[in-house]
Amino acid sequence: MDDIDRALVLRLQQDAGQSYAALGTAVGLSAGATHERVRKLRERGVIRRTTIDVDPAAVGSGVLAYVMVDSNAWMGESADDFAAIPEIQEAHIIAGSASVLVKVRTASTEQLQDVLRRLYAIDGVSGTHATVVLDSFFERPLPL
Amino acid sequence: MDDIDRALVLRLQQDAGQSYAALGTAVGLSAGATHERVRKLRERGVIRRTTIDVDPAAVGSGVLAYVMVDSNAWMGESADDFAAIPEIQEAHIIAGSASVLVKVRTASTEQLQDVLRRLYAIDGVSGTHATVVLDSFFERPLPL
DNA sequence: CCATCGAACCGAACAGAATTCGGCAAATCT
DNA sequence: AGATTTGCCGAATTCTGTTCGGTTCGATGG
Repeated sequence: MDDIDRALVLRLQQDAGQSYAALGTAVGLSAGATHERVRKLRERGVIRRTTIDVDPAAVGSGVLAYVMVDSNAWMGESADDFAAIPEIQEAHIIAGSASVLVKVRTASTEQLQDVLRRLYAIDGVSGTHATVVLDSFFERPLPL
Repeated sequence: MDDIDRALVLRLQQDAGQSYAALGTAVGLSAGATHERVRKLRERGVIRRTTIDVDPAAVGSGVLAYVMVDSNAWMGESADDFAAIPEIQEAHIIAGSASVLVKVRTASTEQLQDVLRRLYAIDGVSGTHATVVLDSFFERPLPL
């Protein structure tokens, strides 16, 4: 993981569709060497996969909310219960008064309410506190 | 935006590196037609870009935290101030007692503290409340 | 100190994919 | 109904991914 690797990751985050030749020129390598570097970055798990960045509003997920989930039991084994709710994009165990923090995207506030209902149905969940996002400043890739 | 488009977006989220031929076979189209569909999805902004999914821990961002930012002024024009802090991955205006919610990734809790310091330096910021993530259940693509 | 080994690179060759295009059929508009 | 647009197929063309032999360079150890 040297400077060249970091430069490659950075550039691939910005555009994973460019050719290895272009990528190589940008970092000062041949296409072949670039290909080999990227292959190893995948192998090591630094690069998990190549994907697309989708506009949430365009696919019916215009409402974004974060929900603090309170519980009266250990939630460490409940990952599957949260994963079973497709509108949940992220779920994390947190330190603090609440136990779990989830990121939810829905088409409407009515659907958000329905997600809250399904959250309450999870074993151990004793309460929720939803924070609706009014406007997103930005969502961007990791720093390097 | 019909069922085929949705299927394409779904599959591209899972693997943006596959060939148009494979993608086409999966949805019942030729490579050429698939290419054209995807081109239009980009054109319409449904697909914003193709990128890579990077392991945060592998690039020195093993600590994840969400920070509620309180303010004593309208924060609607402060996007650039937040964007100037590279460790901030997301920033949103929210409804509720706090004004802004930011997602922060750092290499250590010391660096997290430093980010909080820089947040306080932003004009109008009157307080912060950080929630450290102990363990992430999952972070996944949008539902369709 | 020098021989050996391995890692990383280059440049070229080959295989495979992206991209373009003519022709056709179905849907849409007039 | 006629005209127009849209979306598709399949093949041709061009560009890219991927592989490979040969070379350099630094580390290893005899």
